[in-house]
Amino acid sequence: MSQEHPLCPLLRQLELYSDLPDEDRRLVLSLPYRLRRLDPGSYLVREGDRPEHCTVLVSGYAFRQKVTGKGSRQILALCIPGDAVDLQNLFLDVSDHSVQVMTLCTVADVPRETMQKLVLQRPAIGIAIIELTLVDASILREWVVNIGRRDARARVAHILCEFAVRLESRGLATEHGYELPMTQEQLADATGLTSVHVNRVLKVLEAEGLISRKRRNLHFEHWRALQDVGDFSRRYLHLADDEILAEVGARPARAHRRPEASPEA
Amino acid sequence: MSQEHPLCPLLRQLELYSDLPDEDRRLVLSLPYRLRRLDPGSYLVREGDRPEHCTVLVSGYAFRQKVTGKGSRQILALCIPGDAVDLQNLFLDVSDHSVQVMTLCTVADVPRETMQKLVLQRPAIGIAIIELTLVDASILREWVVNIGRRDARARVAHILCEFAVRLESRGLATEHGYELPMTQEQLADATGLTSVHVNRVLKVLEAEGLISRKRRNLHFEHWRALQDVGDFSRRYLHLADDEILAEVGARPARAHRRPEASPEA
DNA sequence: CGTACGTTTGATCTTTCTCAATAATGGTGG
DNA sequence: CCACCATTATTGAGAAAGATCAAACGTACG
Repeated sequence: MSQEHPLCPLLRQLELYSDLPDEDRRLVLSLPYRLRRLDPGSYLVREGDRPEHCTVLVSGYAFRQKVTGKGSRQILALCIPGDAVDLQNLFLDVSDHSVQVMTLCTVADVPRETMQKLVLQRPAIGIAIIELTLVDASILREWVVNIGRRDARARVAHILCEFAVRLESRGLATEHGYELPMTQEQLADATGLTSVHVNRVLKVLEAEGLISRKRRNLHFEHWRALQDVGDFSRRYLHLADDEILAEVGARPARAHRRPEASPEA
Repeated sequence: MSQEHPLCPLLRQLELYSDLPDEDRRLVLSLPYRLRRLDPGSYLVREGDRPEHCTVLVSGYAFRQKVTGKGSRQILALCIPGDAVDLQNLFLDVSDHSVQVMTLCTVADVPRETMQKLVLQRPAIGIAIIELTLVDASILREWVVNIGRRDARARVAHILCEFAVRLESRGLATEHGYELPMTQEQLADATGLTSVHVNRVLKVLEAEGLISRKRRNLHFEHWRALQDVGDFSRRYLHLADDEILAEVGARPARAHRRPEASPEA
């Protein structure tokens, strides 16, 4: 398999909800970029930064986080390979949160200005970005619900389900299981719990026969039951129903339609 | 005082971060719309709906919410007069949450398709929408932190501060106080607490001399101290530093320092 | 082979929830 | 204007989920 263009994941993301005109597609792939390697634990963006580029996570895992005045950390989102991590900072000047990488990562930096100009010239790309941003917001809303109104067992089950489905949609997992890319402490910071309690909940889920694990490797024994426990429905992820493992250009018909593109280009 | 054009709030929102070309401005104000009145408790959008219009909250208060499988409600955001409530649904087909109005409201419905077409033709409007959406997401992130990592007293203090600042930015409150548009139960559903506990926390804040209240009317006795208790910083709201009561187009330059040299290759 | 990090476990403590009852408050019809 | 009703706010007592503290155990890796 030949090496994929590093901006392919970005294009794929942008086309998740509706195809772009060929010209836009070409322009995205010809964006200037610079590849960078990041060691685990290093920061991609820090709260308060004024980022100069829009970065795409080509490989590896990262998460968004914020730290309270008292020093506790809250994880806000998981970034998985293919995510455009920095759309947040493309149009807002100063970053309101940090992004830290969990594993060795490769990222592609696209100059912010170039990207902004592209959006200003190609409205379809702007719309694609709006869609991605709206989905991010939808996930955040579900996290608020998860942390605000579910007990620990449900919270953990829910987040495990979410990762499963999101990873699966990129071909990085199946409903049978996956390699959890985070520690129990990170899981705790993502669910508003302590690592001790997360550990206990995981054992409960295991004892109930819902999951099994060796090390970080998760196996779902009863996928359906786990979803029930976690009160999980994939609707909020706004994925097409059978987008799982779909190839670019081989996406199923979506109920979504954009108003007929005006006869431009 | 002459009656303002109902879509003025929308235009004001869109121009919060950068001015629009005159032509775009004209197009926004000439969008077709229909005014509607909503009684307290009625829904503007319901989870699962496929909304046909993009609606602007002209007057009154509303909130976004989701209900878990077990029936508890989580409030996700407060909508205040002038908010474009439905950008979320402009480009995603099915709504992932509900919007319920708290008070008697007037809303302006703009047909979804018309709005979509406008965005496709006027990229600057698309960018303005991206900016608004990003700010919403930033607020959601702060809510995740608030609910996930702060104790009850801080949570309540924080949300009181947030409302104060947001209302103030629309001229609906001062730092001295405001009329809280929600019940203690709604406050609880917004903070991931119970109404009983919210009540207790409010009394504590009152006993500490931070706030005073008669009925729903809040008065801040020590605004600075309340912010400290709530670990509140307005940065995440992405408001210009003194945008308070500022006129459109009279925004100051924002100053922000960048932490030391970034770890660039 | 030892150090660092992550996981597991136990014991105890706190915050917050639950349940339940009472008191204000606002609105309504008579 | 008053009696009545439905909300909303307030208060108390007890229960429970989850936090905290502390220690032991694995495992990876230099």
